[in-house]
Amino acid sequence: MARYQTGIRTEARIVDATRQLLSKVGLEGTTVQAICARADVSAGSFYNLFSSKEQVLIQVAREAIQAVGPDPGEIATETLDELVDAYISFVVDESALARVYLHVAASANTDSSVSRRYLRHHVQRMERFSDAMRRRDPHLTVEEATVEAEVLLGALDGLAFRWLLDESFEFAKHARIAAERY
Amino acid sequence: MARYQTGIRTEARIVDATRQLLSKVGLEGTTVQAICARADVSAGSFYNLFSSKEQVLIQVAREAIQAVGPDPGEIATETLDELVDAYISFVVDESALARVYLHVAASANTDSSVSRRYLRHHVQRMERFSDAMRRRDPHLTVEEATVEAEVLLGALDGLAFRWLLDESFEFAKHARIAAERY
DNA sequence: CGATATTTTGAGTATACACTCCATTTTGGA
DNA sequence: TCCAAAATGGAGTGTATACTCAAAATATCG
Repeated sequence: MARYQTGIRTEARIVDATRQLLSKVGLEGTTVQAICARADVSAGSFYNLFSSKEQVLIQVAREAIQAVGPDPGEIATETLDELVDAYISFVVDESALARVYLHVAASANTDSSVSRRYLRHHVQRMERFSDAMRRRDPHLTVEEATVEAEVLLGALDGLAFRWLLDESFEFAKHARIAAERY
Repeated sequence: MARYQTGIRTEARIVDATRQLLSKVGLEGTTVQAICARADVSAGSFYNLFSSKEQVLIQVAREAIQAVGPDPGEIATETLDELVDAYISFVVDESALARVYLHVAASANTDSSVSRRYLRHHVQRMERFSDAMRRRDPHLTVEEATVEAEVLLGALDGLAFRWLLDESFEFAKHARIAAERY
């Protein structure tokens, strides 16, 4: 027999509550108790749906990661500007998710499963940036484009990080200036 | 009567142990117990010297922040290259401190005292970058130089962040390429 | 050496946390 | 309407954590 609708809705409430807490009070304040209170759910219900607290954190991080990239359908034709715009609107429009993305990535230690997950995602993003660069400048070698993509993505991540500390920072403006340089 | 030498040395051992733990096992694994074990000190001694665990973390973060900038003596004549080189050697040579710097900054939530401390430090660094830029290109306005400095520092921070997830990343090489663009 | 301030010890406390258990309720298909 | 599966409530458990305290040890200096 399949899952009930109530369970699916509860699971979504828990994920939402977790994301909201992460962006509001950080990883430290995101306790199972706080998640349950915000989702209006008891601990027993939580552990009926998630085997551990880590699982719901991974779920939130996974959704954040997936939200960073633009529609994967047009992967072979997207331009660099489109990729940069997608990054900008992710940070600006989905600020809570962006916060979670940076937060969890920074909390991960080298060699942890979380950091490996992020690294894998970073490499995929870099390939898309690098491909778009070579489509624009066909004379670029793969190596050159990879280095360029690495530096541009570094700048975007760093500026997003800056915005994390100070929401009045004009992220979009600076991100576009960074993109012009590459 | 003044403090005893033993107490001062013990305090230094505790700070060292905390920094080493932060870079090795992250914030989560840096418990008071672990700090005391590594510093070979009992809990009572720890709390004789620090009023809370947070205090020693702030102390480590403060030292990390101070280590980012080059010698403050030559503040009016330093070149942009010198500033960038200082950033690079901080990350490469003092990797444990760099890790702590990024780690603590990312763990901070907006409006926390830690994030305000980092922001203040960031603004100071930006002024030094911006001043150096205007010394090189006197036609730059203050506003233009500020934006340039913001983007360059964003790129450096982002690349350092990238290196945090993967130590095999060639941070120095990419950082210098980023610096060439500004 | 003696007096006093400082440091150290380590067992002990309070608490907050992730997680469990199971009786009870709800769901949705037959 | 009935029933098995799924979901829920909520008190309870074990454990790790930050932190305390009073007694003992040690350093400093006249």
